[in-house]
Amino acid sequence: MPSTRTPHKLTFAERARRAQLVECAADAIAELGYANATMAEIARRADIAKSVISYHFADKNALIQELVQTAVATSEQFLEPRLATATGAPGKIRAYLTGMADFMVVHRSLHLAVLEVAFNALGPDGRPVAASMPTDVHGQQLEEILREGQRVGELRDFDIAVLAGLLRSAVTHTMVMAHRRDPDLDLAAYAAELATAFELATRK
Amino acid sequence: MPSTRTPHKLTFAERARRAQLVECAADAIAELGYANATMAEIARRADIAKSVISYHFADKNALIQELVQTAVATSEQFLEPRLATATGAPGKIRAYLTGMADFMVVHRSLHLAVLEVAFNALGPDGRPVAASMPTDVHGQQLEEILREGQRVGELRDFDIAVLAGLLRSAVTHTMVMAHRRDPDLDLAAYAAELATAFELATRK
Amino acid sequence: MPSTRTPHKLTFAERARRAQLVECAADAIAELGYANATMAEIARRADIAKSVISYHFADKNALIQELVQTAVATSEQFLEPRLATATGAPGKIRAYLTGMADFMVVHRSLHLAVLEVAFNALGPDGRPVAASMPTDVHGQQLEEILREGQRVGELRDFDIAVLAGLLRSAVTHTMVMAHRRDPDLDLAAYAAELATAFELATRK
Amino acid sequence: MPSTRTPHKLTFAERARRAQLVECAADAIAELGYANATMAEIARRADIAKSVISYHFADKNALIQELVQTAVATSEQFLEPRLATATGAPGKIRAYLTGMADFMVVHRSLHLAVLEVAFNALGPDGRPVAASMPTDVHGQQLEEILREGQRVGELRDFDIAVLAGLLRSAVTHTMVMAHRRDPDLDLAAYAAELATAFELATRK
DNA sequence: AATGAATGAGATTTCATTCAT
DNA sequence: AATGAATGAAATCTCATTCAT
Repeated sequence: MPSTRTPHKLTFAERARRAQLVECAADAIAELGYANATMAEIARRADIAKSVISYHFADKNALIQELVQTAVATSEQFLEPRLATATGAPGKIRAYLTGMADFMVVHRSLHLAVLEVAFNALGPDGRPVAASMPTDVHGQQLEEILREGQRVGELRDFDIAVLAGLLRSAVTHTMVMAHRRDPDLDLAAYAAELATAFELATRK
Repeated sequence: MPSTRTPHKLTFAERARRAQLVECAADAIAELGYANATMAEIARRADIAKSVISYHFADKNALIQELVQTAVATSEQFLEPRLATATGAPGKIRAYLTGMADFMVVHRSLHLAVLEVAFNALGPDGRPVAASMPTDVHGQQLEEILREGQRVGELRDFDIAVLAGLLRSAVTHTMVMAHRRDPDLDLAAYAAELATAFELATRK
Repeated sequence: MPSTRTPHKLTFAERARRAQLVECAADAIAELGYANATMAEIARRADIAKSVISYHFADKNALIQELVQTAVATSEQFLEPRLATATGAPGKIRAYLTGMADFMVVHRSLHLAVLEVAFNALGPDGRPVAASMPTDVHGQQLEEILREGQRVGELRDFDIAVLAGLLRSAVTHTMVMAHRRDPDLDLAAYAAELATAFELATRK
Repeated sequence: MPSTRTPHKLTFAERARRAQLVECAADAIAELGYANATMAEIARRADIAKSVISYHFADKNALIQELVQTAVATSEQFLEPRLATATGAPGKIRAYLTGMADFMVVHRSLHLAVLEVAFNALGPDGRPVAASMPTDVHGQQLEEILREGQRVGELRDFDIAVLAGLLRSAVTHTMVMAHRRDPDLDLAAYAAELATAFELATRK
């Protein structure tokens, strides 16, 4: 019995269903916006009854939560090797930007959906979840990169919080918006251009 | 009948009422998030009956639209003298960033509300309004500034769309998020730091 | 705006509507049982849209609560003069039984509904409300009567809690069940027979 | 296929399963109230899948019906020797009250559950089952005892239906409610006090 | 110009029941 | 004999909108 209080180990079929539902939810949210991504719509896309979602997830919040967790885990797995390979702060910054550009192409709905969720979903208090969300997911990692760059003298002496924020925005906002306006946009070139700008803005 | 198809000249009292409603809507949205900013809540803040809103605006969309227009007009009036005074592309970029930082302090709810609207409101087709919105409000103006800067040789040869997009994000996302996380943040200093970064990123 | 957090003074029309809804709820519950007395059914009986109930009552619980309060207040007003008139403990016991028999005839649905509610409605914890309810509404009053009767030597020395409980049961259970089985039952005679039994059971 | 129209002889294992399910149902109902005693909850207590219940019982009603029949049969077996032993109408009345007090302790859930069922369960017509139920289970037996008592001159000339009803209520309502309010209550003493009251109320 | 009352569409969630394995 | 997954009906509640006054 899924969705009970005391969770059990998920079976293979269960994991598959949950993954499918998360994917349909992401598609629906990315395509129609959070407000229009009703359970009915998600169920329609999965070609199942509404109540199947309730069977697998305690409620809508739980589904959204899993969606966000999936996105976080996926993007981390996606970035990790690229950041590990890159050398030097400028290299890592460039890897972050181009890596996330790739991610946005490969996992388009997931990325857009998380963005929508961050702005629209309501927390337990009924207030929007917004800033407290994994928009900031790479925040600490980014700050660490910048700090190390300053320490070893690769980067000039700027306010780390500000530039880290701008880097995050470049991904979750600048690129997203540009991609939304023009889905055929060459994101790789876009990311490269951004990388150059950041290199100039941060180098010693 | 103010809310009919063929608009008439608005009386003074009507304009006052509409302005009040727009303000209450902005406060509600900024404070509670778009989803919680129901007509009932807006009416409660204006201390009037829900139906008064319907009397002055054809529907909720019309109210939101006016809110957005108000924000656009207000920010343009706010920026105009500052941009006119500033000389050179770097100066104008700095004026844009510091000007918008001021704007965010003076017209806090309005600015936050527009951001929420951009992500949450649904267009006439029932689809989210998002990218098609005045997030891009200063888009053309910004691009014009950058283009002129390149023409006269003040700025290096970057992709104008990319940098203009990053500039907009710096305002509508980076600063907003930082301000949300910490309302006591020194926005002027934040904007100055951003301006320096952009100066380095765009200078020849 | 009814059903808001900060309640206002109820207008005449509002009170009338609420009273009508309480009455329809009582009828529905008495006739169909608590489980079948859905908001849709209550609205149907009042010949209004379901949402009108939500307009006047915050939620179903609030409606039920008002129903119970109405029943308590009504039965108290109904009994008060009869108990005041009756002299001596035996007289007051008889007045209680015959009075409540009358009440059951005059306010049939209300009385049955409260009984159903006591057994079926769920408290805030989701547990049934049962014993904690105004089934016991006259409990203290009854015990007071019995105590006084023992003090002045009219009644023998029994356990007050037990006999008071039996008296309450005689009304909320014995008579109710008999009346349910046979709506044409002569309740006055039934109550008189019960009164005699209690007189014999309690006299010195 | 146990739950088909044409019942077959139940195997030992089947009878055991059905008994277990009835017991779990009784526990759930007594503890959580009828409305909260869902099939899922009952299955959880039996540590089996929901569908097992459907396998053994045609539907929920059938399960409840068996629960009631079990209660009736159990209480009859419980009372029979005590009533047979007791001599005279007053003795049998006392035996009924004290016997049922014992029963309530030994078969607590079963007794409470039947009471809940009587008020909450819906008959085949979708109407509550209430009065038509084995609340009245000992009705005829009780009336027979009273009738015989009057015939042989042990009891005064009261309305048999009324006193039998009051006797039943004393068990299914007065004692139950008292026991609910205070589970540590000395039921034997409570029953004895009731027996005395009935002796006085019915003796010649 | 404004109000209170009413509406109806739609969203989430619960639950008994079914079916293939 | 038992299970897990899926179903569909129904219930409560919310919200933008309308209408008579």
